[in-house]
Amino acid sequence: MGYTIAQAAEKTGLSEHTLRYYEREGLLPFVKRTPGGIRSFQDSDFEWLALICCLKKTGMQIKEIKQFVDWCKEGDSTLEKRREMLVGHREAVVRRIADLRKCLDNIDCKIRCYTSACEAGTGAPYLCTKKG
Amino acid sequence: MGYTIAQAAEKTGLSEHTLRYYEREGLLPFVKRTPGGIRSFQDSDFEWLALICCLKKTGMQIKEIKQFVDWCKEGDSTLEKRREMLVGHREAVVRRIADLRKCLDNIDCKIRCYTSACEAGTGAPYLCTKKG
DNA sequence: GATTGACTTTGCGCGTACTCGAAGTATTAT
DNA sequence: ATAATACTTCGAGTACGCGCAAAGTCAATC
Repeated sequence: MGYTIAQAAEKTGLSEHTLRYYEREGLLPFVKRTPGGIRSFQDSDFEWLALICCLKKTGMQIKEIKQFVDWCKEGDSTLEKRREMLVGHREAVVRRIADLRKCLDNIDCKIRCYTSACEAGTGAPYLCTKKG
Repeated sequence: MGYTIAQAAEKTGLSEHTLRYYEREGLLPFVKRTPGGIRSFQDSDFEWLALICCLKKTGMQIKEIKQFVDWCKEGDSTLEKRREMLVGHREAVVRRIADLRKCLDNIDCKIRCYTSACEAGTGAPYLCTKKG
């Protein structure tokens, strides 16, 4: 027995629409069907979905994920390529996190400015964009 | 003298398209024009742009940023609201960074699997989605 | 004063990645 | 058997832009 699309949506947090969309785009070539044509997600499929979600959430495009999936289907000859793609993506995620951290510092500084301004009851919006 | 849109694009790293789009959406109500109708960005404008970029890069939607800008135009009576918005957004950014970190751990684990698989010359794609 | 050429303006359309809804049919559980 | 769920297909909408074209602006030559 497998999971229906509704159960898979529940389990992954994705919508049924999105799951069908991902399948249509070639990201889920492994999902089995019942003789009647109904999708039957297996336990092992959720590991794949977890990776796909992980790549997606960290900003990888559908096209790139599809490339990765296509390479997987090709077999061991593409192991190196796949590894390189993951390493490259890892760097991108690290840069993104660093960027977010920097932005967070700016936001924190702005919040301090607003805290002072709120106490004073007035404050120039141009104030304090960089230094705390 | 101010900066043309091309110079502003250069200085901010945004495209001219994006700058015009932001203005159209009400994010840049302060940008002056020459008598001929050409945009003239002032030095002070770039501080605003820096904040807008910061909010945008951390995932705030155009609509929300517009709300913030509209509140700024209303004056000191909206100081509290603006501060609350920034604080709320700050939490969201913190959550996002934590989420990215978790994804990064998964990717790192996957890379380790691929490194082993590459050495062995073979590897199951289902392998190791969570534990290292 | 007119022309040249670089730059800007507006506006429409395209693209990605969903997201939603409805129609009309098939499948499945009770 | 009937109700609930799933299927595909279609179309439309949203967010955040990019690309291009036609027209307008501006400063400097000729």
